[in-house]
Amino acid sequence: MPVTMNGLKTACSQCNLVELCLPFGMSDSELHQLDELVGARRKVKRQQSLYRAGDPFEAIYAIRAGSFKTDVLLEDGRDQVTGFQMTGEILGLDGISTENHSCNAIALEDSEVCVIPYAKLEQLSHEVEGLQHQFHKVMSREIVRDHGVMMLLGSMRAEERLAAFLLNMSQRFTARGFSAAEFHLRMTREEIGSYLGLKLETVSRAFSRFQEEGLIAVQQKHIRLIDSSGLRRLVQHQTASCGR
Amino acid sequence: MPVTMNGLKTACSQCNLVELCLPFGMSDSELHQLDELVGARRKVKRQQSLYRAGDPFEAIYAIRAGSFKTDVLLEDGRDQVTGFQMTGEILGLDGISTENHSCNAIALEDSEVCVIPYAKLEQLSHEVEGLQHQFHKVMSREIVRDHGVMMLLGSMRAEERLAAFLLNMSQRFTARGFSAAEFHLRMTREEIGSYLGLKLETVSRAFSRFQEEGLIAVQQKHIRLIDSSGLRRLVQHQTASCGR
DNA sequence: TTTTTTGGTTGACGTGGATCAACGGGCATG
DNA sequence: CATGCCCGTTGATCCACGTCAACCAAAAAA
Repeated sequence: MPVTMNGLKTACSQCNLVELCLPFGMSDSELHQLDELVGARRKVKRQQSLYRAGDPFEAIYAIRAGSFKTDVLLEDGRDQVTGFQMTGEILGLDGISTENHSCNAIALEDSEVCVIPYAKLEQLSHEVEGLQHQFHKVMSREIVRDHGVMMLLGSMRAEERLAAFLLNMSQRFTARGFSAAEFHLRMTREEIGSYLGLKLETVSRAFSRFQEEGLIAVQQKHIRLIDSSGLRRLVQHQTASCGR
Repeated sequence: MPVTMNGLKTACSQCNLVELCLPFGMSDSELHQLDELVGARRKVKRQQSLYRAGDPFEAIYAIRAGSFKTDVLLEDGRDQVTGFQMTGEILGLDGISTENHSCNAIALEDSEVCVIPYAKLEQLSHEVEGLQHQFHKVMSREIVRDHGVMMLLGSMRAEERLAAFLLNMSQRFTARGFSAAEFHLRMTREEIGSYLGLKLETVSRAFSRFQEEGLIAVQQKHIRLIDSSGLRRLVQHQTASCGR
């Protein structure tokens, strides 16, 4: 597993991702107390894993650059993408419960993460007022997000799922200072399908259909949202009837 | 909202649910430090809600008796059950992220919960070594569970989902000292269906099919597992082919 | 450059589960 | 006791999405 470690210390107080990351909302003085938090940085190349299911849990990770997917797999080979993560988001929370990771985290592009040793996080939580609460918020947000995905998988139709996915991506790109209307997806149709509980052909067809209807412009992984309120309408209502 | 509050203090150290609940794995001395944790007990009658989406978040809840479901709903009326909770399990974690609850928690039978004011939990986490870690584990376990549900909803077929559901219920009843093979479901077919992303008719048919095949005996909400390894096989493999 | 591989699109067809509908048993209520 | 409602079961039909297959463009490798 050829991964690169480098000893460069990264101070949260110097990082431009604070507003998206674990230290969000903490005071300046608290922020400086976090300079001990990050153990090291680690680069992960495209397609490589940051951790795999079964690996002993030692740290959580904050994405400094790049993006990841997480997936779980059954013995029979079926797998399911459980999430896509972007800069500032936290990976590895699944490992706390059993002291072993329960999913794989794989880089969708050459990426870099901050390694936050869990022991250090627990320790600093006692010292830095606000860190504990902030960490709880991050975990809670993940739970709420998961409920949203369950809603999507359990009660939405294919096109509604894809529309919801695109709007979610758009919103997260916006939060990172990128265009809300135009972005580049780092994952394949198959990965999107796995996340949305659909086959890649269905995802492809839905993309084509959105394009025909003038909702978006698709060019491979490059997406332009033309009528995002149309997409929003599609998620919430799907015209009439048909509410399965 | 006719709910009953009573001021009866409940000490975790006196509770026979410790092994299932938040204080699991904590030392005796730590346990006694938790006697401040539970603010009050609260009774919730069948069909009543413990909290609703949008309610301000103030506390998490440990189920002392009875059982609950949580669900989220879209504006258009569609709803999705996101989980069923039994004694010792923790409710309300979704509220931390935004300071408001994001789902409804509804009692499936007359129930009682321990109210754990979140502020007190945070405060005690600083004083009681181990509480913080235990709480993190509870949240992490919820995340892992959610991933399992996503797997179920995203890549399993109707009968596999129901088999997985039954095995999960069995395992949780076992952990509570009840029979692994015979139990009473507190939720309707429709609620099971909502949780599993299926219509109630499909759930009913799957039950009938399992009965025909001699895997289980069904009598309304009363279930007896006859061939649980058969169910397990069904979850993991579904004979051959057909891996959608 | 050509070749190969990988990812995406599109069409034809099949099917699992949704939908619609009828019916029946349990359980609560008067 | 009868009445009514909720819940579960079962059948017939439909359709959204999966499956299978051919093809093409882009990217990677040679």
